[in-house]
Amino acid sequence: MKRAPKAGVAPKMDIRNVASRARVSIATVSRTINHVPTVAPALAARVWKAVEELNYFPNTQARALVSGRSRLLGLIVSEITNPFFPELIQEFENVAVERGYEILIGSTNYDVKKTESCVRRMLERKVDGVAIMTFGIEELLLDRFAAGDIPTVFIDLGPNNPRSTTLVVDYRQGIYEGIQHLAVLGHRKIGFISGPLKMRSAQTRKAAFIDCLRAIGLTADSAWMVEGDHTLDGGRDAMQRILALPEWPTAIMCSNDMTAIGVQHELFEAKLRVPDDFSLIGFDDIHLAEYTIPPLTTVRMSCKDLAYAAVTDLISNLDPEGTPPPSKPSIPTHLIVRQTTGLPRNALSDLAHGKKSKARAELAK
Amino acid sequence: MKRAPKAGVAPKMDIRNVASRARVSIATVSRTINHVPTVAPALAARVWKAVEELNYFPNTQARALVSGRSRLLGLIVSEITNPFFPELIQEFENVAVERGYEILIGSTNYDVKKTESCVRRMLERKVDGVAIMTFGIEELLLDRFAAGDIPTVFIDLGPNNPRSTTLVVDYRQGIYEGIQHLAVLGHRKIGFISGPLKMRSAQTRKAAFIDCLRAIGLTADSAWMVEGDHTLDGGRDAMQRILALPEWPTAIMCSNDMTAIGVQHELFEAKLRVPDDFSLIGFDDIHLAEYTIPPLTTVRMSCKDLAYAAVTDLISNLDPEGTPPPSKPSIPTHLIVRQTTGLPRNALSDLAHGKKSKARAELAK
DNA sequence: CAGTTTCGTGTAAACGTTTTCTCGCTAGCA
DNA sequence: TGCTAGCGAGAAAACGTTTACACGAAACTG
Repeated sequence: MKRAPKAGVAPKMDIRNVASRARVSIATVSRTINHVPTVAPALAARVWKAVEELNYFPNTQARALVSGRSRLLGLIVSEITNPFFPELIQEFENVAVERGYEILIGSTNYDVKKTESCVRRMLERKVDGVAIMTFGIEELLLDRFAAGDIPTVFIDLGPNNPRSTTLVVDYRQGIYEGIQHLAVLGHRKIGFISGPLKMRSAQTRKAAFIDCLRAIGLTADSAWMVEGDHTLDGGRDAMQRILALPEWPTAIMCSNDMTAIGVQHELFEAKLRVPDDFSLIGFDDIHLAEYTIPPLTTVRMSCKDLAYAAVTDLISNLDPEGTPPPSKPSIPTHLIVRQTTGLPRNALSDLAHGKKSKARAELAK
Repeated sequence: MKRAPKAGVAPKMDIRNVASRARVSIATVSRTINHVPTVAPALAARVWKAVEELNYFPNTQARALVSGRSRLLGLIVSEITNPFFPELIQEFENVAVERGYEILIGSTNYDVKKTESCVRRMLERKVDGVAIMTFGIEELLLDRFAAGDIPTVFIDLGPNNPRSTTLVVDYRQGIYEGIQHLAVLGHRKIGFISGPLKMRSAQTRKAAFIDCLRAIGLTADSAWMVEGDHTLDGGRDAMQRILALPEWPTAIMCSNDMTAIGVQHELFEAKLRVPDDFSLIGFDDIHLAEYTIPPLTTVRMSCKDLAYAAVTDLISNLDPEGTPPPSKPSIPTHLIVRQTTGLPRNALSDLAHGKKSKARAELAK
């Protein structure tokens, strides 16, 4: 018999090579590498040795084909270029890999066609489950996954399919903290830039905003609630629209950080200052938020928590007999105060110059 | 015979169902859906009709298993949370999908262990090819892919394996434009924050910087060339180190935009102003660069071009007989001037206060 | 010590495709 | 009309696994 072939040249290593080299059957090899406990230690050792020497690794496709499980988890996000999602993806992947799964990423870009192809790919690749983190997906998708009897996790909204769970995020807490923070500073006129309202979750956040405002004794002025689209450009445009209004709010709350950064930029272009002219609060607390100029006050939603909850739910739903979704605490949110919030501009100019009239005139304009 | 079952309930549709419904053999179904031209139109029509009615789609795994081709392209990036990469991923995916491929993403996070597992996954999932866009990957990986005889595309550096091509980026052009721009403004003292120097490509960019400096008649002061790590935090830290120096440069060039944003932040914290106190140039031109405060002057490297070149190379290398890598122009780069570059701070104070002599002295040195 | 479990291993049948090979039919040519 | 090509379609063999099943040996039980 020849010496062990150099590892790495790898002329099509399959389970049979391993079996013959370890002088066992392929079934034993399979059982060994799958950690079936009934394999005799002596044989297992031989198998592992052979695996090592031939540096064999199983063919995922064959494995999936016969076992019916791909060990692949789909993750559908809105837009991969929005930094929140890469952070989420990373956390999601960490948790998934830890549990022995890999992930397949799909980005819808808010486009129906792209979304369709995304779903199709997930179905074709036979994902074992899919997390839909797109903060609003057309209903039709649910059906597709339900039809394939694939477990799903949704965020905020979701079908009442037994194979599907929905994660609930406690938007209210963070938004409430934000509004209270603004109120304490003296703000009474607070605007809101939402996500695309065709998304249910954008509506949820907006509703939470309105409720919190009310809880604190203020009412929402609908002129100051404008629709954005969760992008930099959208934030910029939304702020332009607010600046075109006859009366300005003194603070703006945004439904995500990218929007807030867009707003900051627009304010910079308009030679207005943050927080002197406008206070600003974002949402998500992406890593970048700490680095904006000035650093962004924002509501943190832990994507670590989100990812963990999503993967856990998915996997527990995989084995139909398994433990039913283990309790479901809502994902918490809370305010991170940085430097984009301050006293409202009239208060400030009052303090600085004592010239009330000028400020009033400006405001009236 | 029953009516067509409602599409969507899908009780395990396989090729046999289609075959029997179309009253042909499974071979004919296979040929039809793979567009083999020898199928008689009449039969093909029946097949398509059945496919439609049963809404059948082929099992990717079975297909891959027998054909030996997964129609999967690996894409390994440094760090998915660096916004440059999501932009690249998006473009890459667009091109890949257009050509009928899907992508599997791996993020190394500059971590050997993660990189290993990344490669392993790619190998296990039997990617048809892999693009290594990590701007510096440990050499061991090359061998792994070479061993599997998998086509690869590298950036900047690469092995001289026939199955592997390397994309060359014309860093010099953009960096030269940047330095020239600074020189015209009057800058003579230009610092550079590189990527992690253990990466070959970080070295490449640094070398390009030094060369360009020389080409313009300046020499690089090694004290002003500090090592960063392509992250926000790294940029911040690097700038801290520069600020601790006895003498400061008047302009800083960064080897990517995230670094530049970190620098901007540090300058903000130190109450220094951009571009009045420091001019700043980034690299990559991520979308965010337009939104920093002030907007970042940067060198654009089109990730669209990069993605297109990578996918094209990969696919042309897939069919061994196919056209050999079709010409290889280098990826161009060029300067985008925004608002982080201006006159150097002494020039500025000269203009403001009319102190020429001091500036001259400074310049002569 | 015979009979019955228990246990560990091997044999073989799936899994859903692609693809080679074969075969029957039609058409072309002599 | 008879023979050969050519062509389209079906039968069957892969692809590399997992897993149900069978089977022999060892370990109990009575």
